[in-house]
Amino acid sequence: MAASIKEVAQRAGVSLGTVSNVLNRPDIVSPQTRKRVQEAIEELGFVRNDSARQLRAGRSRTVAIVVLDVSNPFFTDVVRGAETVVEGAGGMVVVCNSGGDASREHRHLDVLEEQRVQGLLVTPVSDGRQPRLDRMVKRGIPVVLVDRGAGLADQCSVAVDDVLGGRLAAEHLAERGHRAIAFVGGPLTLRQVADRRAGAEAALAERGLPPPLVVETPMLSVSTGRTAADEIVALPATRRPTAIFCANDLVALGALQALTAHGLRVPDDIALVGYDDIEFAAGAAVPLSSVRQPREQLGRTAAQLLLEESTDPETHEHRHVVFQPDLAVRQSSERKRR
Amino acid sequence: MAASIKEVAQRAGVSLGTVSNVLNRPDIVSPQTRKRVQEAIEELGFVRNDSARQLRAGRSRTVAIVVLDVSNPFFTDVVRGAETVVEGAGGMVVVCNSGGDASREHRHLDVLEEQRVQGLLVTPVSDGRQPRLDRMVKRGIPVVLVDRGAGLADQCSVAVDDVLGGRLAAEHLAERGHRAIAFVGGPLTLRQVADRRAGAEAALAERGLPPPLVVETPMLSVSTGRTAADEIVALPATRRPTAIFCANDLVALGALQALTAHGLRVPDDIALVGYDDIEFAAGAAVPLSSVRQPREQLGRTAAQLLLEESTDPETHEHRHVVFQPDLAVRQSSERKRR
DNA sequence: CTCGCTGGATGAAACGTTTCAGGCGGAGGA
DNA sequence: TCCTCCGCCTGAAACGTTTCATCCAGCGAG
Repeated sequence: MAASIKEVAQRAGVSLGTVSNVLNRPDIVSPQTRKRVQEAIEELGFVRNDSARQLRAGRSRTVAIVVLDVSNPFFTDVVRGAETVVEGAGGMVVVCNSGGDASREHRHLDVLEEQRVQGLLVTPVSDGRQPRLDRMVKRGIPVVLVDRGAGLADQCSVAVDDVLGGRLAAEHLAERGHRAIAFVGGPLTLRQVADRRAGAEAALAERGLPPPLVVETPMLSVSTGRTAADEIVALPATRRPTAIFCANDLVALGALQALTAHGLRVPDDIALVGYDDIEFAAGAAVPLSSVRQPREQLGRTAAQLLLEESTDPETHEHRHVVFQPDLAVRQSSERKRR
Repeated sequence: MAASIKEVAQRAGVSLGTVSNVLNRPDIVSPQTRKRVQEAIEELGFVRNDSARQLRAGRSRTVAIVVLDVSNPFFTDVVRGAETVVEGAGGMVVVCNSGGDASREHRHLDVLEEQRVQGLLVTPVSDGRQPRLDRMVKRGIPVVLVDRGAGLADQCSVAVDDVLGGRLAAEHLAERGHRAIAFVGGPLTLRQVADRRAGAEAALAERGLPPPLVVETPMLSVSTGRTAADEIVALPATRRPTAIFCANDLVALGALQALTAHGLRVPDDIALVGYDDIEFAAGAAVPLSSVRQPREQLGRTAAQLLLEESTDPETHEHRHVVFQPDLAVRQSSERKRR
């Protein structure tokens, strides 16, 4: 069924080693032999067996990326960026989805370790030191953390400065004249959420403005955003903020919907800023201002660091790359002329 | 570095075969031996080498799914469904993204074939017979087509009845009293688009209503939807439809945005129905009526067919499963009481 | 004419598993 | 007492590559 190198060799009337040479170093084989072998390969429909190759090589050419949520546009873009780089270098990316579940993540890592992947891009479910990952690092499998705890000495990481992102959003709203601002998102223990909030609070404090009203959500989704906005609408007019900064665009879209449903106009009654700048942000009924992250570049850089460490583990020095977000200003935060 | 079975055997003072037995058939090993071996495994941090295992077995436990677009919520849900089933059976899913590009698809298939994957779930870039896939089928690698050309004798397929979906949408709008209906989507050559349009036309014809005004878009995205709606708005009032059926929710969301921007109210001035029922449909500023497809189940069923064929190729009979869509009616098509 | 080289091909070892035919010692039956 | 069977373990073969030491024929230089 699946022809092997041996059969190809037989058919071409050469030795097994020669076929291997045609496959891997065609230049050291004489043209006529090469041609005969290639014909044999063609006729038999020979396809290299990657398991055998890897077994011999001790290592695969596959890079794995383990993401928290495949259906989050943020991660799909990171994946795309990583793919660009890895495929450019002749490798392949496999995408694994932990779905935020530690045990699924664990099982994925087990399998990937058995497969002796070339390296690992991962946004771990939980922050902090990961004995599981440490073990892989010790084994010599390069690991790059994506959008997670920087500063670890023995692995690279890439991230976006979420404190700055929060700051940008809050500064923008303050400049537009808003004084009562709400922050919506959660859980507040998530590093991303905490950082964005901290950035916003710092920016407001510097301007002598009161700290934001914080409405915590159990997760970052459209429906939790809707609920949170309902709460805000229910506040007495004196305490109601004139602007909302959401930790994520999904939350912001939910909020937008709830506000509209209550007859409030965005941005006239309440301004709105989201985070991530997903495709649907610009396409929302009221185009959403949003903090933009270089998602694809995050993936590209992570993959580059990985390949670098992988090809040259001796001289490689671990790095922690931090990108800067910027703000896409759209209608949802542009107060109409009065 | 990477301990092998041999070293484990040495340390535990048993033979190599015994270690293998502990790994694969622990019940036939005496408890005390088993314990000794397991301790050795622990101490050495031994991890099975999957390449060697596969090489021996001739086949991997990995199922690949090749999708047209990882960032389309439709496909991420299909992937999730497939994962459920495959992981339940102890396998693993790798996701490959062709991005609609035939050459990338080709390269992915090459690599997957070299890796001797257990099977393949694929939505090929182009419809019709695929010599590339035929070759894999001949090799004994089961292939299940997802949402593509059914009726092929030598492979299974799963799909959703798009003609019915189009029919549901059109019937719903007709029942709500709409007589002038537009169909927006494209390219019209895409099977899905063509089928949805055909279903809608049939339903209208049966009711003696005029065929829909067809506005073709170059692709299915938010921005093309916006452009198409602009065109419709520009029509003279006499020719302007009172309802739009969009081939896809992205298009519908774009249309919704453009209509709102022109001061038209949805659904009062123009009703809107989308397709796919992605998460953002229910969360849109005007919650979008949409034809719902059982996306996760599509993935689950595809994976089941694959595993079935894989475990029992002799008695397996190829099947073509077609699911029925249904309509989620929301505000965008509910004419307000008059 | 012989020696040393060189381009090109060969054959065997090694990678880490799984599997399978055997081997061995002890217990039970004749 | 001897034979058989059984439970447990062993050792070697096989999977399909890659790699490396070796070999061979031809050829130019001395």
